Amino acid sequence: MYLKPPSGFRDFEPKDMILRKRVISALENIFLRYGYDPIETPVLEHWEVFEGKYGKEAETKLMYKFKDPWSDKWFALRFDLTVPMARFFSLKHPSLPFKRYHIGRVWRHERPQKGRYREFWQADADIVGSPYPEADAELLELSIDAMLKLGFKNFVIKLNDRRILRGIFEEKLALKNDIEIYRVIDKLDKIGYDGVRVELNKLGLNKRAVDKILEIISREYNVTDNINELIDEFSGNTNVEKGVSHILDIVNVLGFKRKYVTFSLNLVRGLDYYTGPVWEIVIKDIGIGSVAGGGRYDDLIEKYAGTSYPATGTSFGVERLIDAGKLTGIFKTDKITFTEIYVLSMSTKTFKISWEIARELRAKGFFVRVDLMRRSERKQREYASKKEIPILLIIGEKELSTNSVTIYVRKTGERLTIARDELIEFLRKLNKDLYYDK
RNA sequence: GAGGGGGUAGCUCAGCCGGUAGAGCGCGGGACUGUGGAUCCCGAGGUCGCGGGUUCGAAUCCCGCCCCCCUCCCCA
Repeated sequence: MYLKPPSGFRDFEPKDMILRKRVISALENIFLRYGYDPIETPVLEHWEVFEGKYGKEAETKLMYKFKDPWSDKWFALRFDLTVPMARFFSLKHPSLPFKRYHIGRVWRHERPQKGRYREFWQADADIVGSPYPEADAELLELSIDAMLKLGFKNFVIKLNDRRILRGIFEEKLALKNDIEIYRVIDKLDKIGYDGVRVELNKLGLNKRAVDKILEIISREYNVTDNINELIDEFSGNTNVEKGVSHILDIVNVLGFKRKYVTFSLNLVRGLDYYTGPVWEIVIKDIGIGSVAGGGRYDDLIEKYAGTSYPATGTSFGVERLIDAGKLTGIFKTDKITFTEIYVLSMSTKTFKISWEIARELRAKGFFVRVDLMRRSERKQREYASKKEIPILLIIGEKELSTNSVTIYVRKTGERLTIARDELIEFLRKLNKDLYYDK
């Protein structure tokens, strides 16, 4: 029997899910604050929906693609949430700007390793309709808020615009099709300058060109002061001018939040569909990949809709955020149940009243368990302890006869008996001290 | 696609110069008869990844295969 999930796929225990739900609901809350509404799309799409959108490598090696044995048609599991959104938009044509968020699973047939899975969750926010920098800026500001809400401090948003490198390359090197080169440049942080040199040589570029590329990507520009030098150096090149001014506009909109943004000429990103600004969020000092990424893809929707719609979006990697949070110590899987209260019935005589108390508490919104296994008081106590349920309500014959309830607060060891009609109020006060994320 | 590590109870593993399986934790129950995640006792659960070979006998040796993890590649 194959009880284990396939490679790269995972089961989640309650303690894992509790943390995941916290992370996901924090992201969702931020999306809602910025006025994004949820959509959902099928996990399965016609193969033609994906074909030609991500690039050759992704489409030939990384996608779960299969022929449906009943219809003989080709289908694929979604590789990200952006392309399905583009299809959705083109089918429905909602009013502009269309702002949607989508949190869901995506599948990539990569070799699994730390922080890389074959089934993982993305949390996307996208805007269709606006070609303007303020749309990109909103996504960046939203991203900053999300990171702060999750509790991250040491993060930075790396920002670039693909048109800048394209402009520089066509100016200096007369290069046209540059996606392959972008991919190599994108690896700079990982493989270093020497590694990039080796990879560029493999692409068949001559030494002069390689040297020039290395010189360009080794430059350091700052988003707040000297990025304008690029416009001076390449004045007249519309790609460079558009790219630089777009970035300057974004940063200008961001105001004081620009402190989280840094300009990275070597940031490119792998997917084919990006056309302008691109960004990534990285967390410093933990050697993990980026936790989020995004950019503008003004040409994608036209492939479905026939007419062109500017669009931009950002995507958080849920497991990357969780892994990063665990590494930096801000996330812990220390909460193993959502249950707040265990109603312990001392004997069969008190079961009925215990059930009624549980019913009352549930009606008031508390998360309550009762004994369902006819266990002894001792075993109920052990169970509540092991599940780390913070409050025990003990109902014995004494309580039954005096119409009271004994409360045991695990955290403080406090134990007291109060009248039943004071119970709800007491628990509500306690609630503030003991819980979060309700 | 390449390299490394590993597959024995639900989990972490021990056993491995061959003699038909163990520990801790966890799980179920009991003692204990209301301030206790304690202590004690009992119990369930394993075709030792799969197949073949050597042998009187294999978790243990040999061969093949499968699966998982890590790294690279690739990609976010």
